[in-house]
Amino acid sequence: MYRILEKNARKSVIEALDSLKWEKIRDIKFEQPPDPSMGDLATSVAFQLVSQQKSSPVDIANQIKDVLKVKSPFKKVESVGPYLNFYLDYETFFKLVLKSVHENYGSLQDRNTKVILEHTSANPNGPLHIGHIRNAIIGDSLARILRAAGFQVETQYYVNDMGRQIAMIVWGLQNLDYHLDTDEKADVEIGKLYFKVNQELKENSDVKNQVNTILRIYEEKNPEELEFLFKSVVRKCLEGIKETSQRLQITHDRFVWESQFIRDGSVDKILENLKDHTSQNDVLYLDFSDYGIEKELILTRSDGTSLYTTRDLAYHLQKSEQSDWVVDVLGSDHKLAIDQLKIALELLGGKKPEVIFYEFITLPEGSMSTRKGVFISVDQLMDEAFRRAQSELKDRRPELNESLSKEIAEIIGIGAIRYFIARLSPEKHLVFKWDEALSFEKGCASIQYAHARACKLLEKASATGKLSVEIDTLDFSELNTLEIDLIKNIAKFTSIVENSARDLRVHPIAQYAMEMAGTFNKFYKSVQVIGSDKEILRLLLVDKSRITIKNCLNLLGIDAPNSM
RNA sequence: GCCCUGAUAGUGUAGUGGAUAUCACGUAGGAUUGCGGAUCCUAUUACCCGGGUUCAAGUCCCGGUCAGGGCACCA
Repeated sequence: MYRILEKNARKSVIEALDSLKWEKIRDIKFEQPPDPSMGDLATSVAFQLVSQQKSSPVDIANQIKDVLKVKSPFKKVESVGPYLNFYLDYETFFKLVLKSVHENYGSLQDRNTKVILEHTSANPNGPLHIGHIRNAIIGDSLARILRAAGFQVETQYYVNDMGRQIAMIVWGLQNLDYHLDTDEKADVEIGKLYFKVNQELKENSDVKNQVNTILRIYEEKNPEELEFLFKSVVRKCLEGIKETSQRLQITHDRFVWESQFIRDGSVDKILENLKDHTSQNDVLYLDFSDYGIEKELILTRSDGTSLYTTRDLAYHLQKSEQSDWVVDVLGSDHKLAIDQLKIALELLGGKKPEVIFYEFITLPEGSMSTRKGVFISVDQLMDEAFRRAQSELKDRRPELNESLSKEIAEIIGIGAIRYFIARLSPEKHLVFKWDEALSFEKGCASIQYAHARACKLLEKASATGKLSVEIDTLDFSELNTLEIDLIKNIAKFTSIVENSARDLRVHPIAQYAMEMAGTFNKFYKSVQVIGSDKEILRLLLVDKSRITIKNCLNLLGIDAPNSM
């Protein structure tokens, strides 16, 4: 709604400038006035005209104000110093807003644009740990936001099934006396085995050669039994990862295995197509010194096998061909590699990906490592979140039955985790602390609580029948500031969605959800709904708030319980 | 050494070059016979340092400081 307001106001300003016969300004800026008494939308366009008009911004603002004609739902414009402040006609505006909020409020028009969004893509050499969830949560939330914003999104998990790590696990299965415990999750067991192989590798340098041999045979000859071993390790591990992801409400539309790009010849084709640019000594490589990157990109090892980046290049080319827009979520440690990949992709005529980088989550004692067996798994984190939510719930709602209590505790626990990650801008380094990550007492739970409150209130008022009124028949003339704040906040949602999608940013959604809950709670606290003479109108506000909070949380993959 | 990020109240954090810098936690007080107190109100405290660009800098540029990451025939 605010996007529309801005467009509306911009048009008025342009017409005013035309009538003054002044030159056009290419980018008229709008902002929120600091105080509602200063209007609902403001522009500082007068500043931008200073050099052109050679006059003071205050005079300019006044001159514009004199000729500017506002359009509905605005009712007037004032000049305050150098600013032009637009005032809404609340009655018109509020009716407009409330009419626009339906059950899937926040979903924008289809853009007929296909996006392939790659996220998570953790190596299948162990369970997901809390370093991975930043990728998964940002990626999954982004997918939801982009879908809401009208994009057709396909999420992909790139499966690294032929890297050295997997070869090491295969070596372990062949050479170590280690039996995977079938009672335990397979990803956990594979993680343990991977750790053991790394220990072995430290003690015995010959292991490295043996792993190399496995890798070479797998890539070149691909004998059946070896392929089976590789694939079953990866498949098993992936099953565990999927199980974990699903509990976090994270799904992927497609799993793309990197080995496919070796087997179908696309890596060879790429090497052929890059022939004019590559150099060869021991290895085949691309020299990027002309592009300002000192580090060359190595495409094949001296034994002729491919590297991760080579296969990734083929993968990106495929994504580029199958979509209009390629988006990757990657840890900032991939920055150099992606710069190189982008250049190579350009040489091959593919689209460059848009990359969301995030900084690492570390433990207070240092960084996590599957190799060293130092990590907190996502399963552990979710179990702990559940446990804490459940004990909180026992105190607050002792009357709840076991199964409902479990269901709600799960929703609160998962919400706490997802919110904790989603609320942060990705370029911030994060040191993981249990109490901060799971502080649902005052975090996401307060948003969920606002939603539950709204649901309860509507239920108590047996509102369903009362909400089918014609909005135009309601009296909006004497609203208090809490009601006004609430409607204005609801109105912001669509522009928040649109901007978040455009900027590929998740945290504004999280921030908005908190604001929306806060505004609703203030309203709830001091405005009586049931039994008041404006009951219908207020029930309507409660219902629209409920929808907005719910849909907003859903964009973050967080459920909004009706009761908690 | 070179490259990339980050630095905002006690803590964590938001902030498209624009008016009085956001939100949460913490701390100290306070509120409510109402629709659920996982609530609300009040107080508290901040833009790392030094230059520059601009009518206007937390935001842009240059130089420092501190922190994280990268600079593999790893992924």
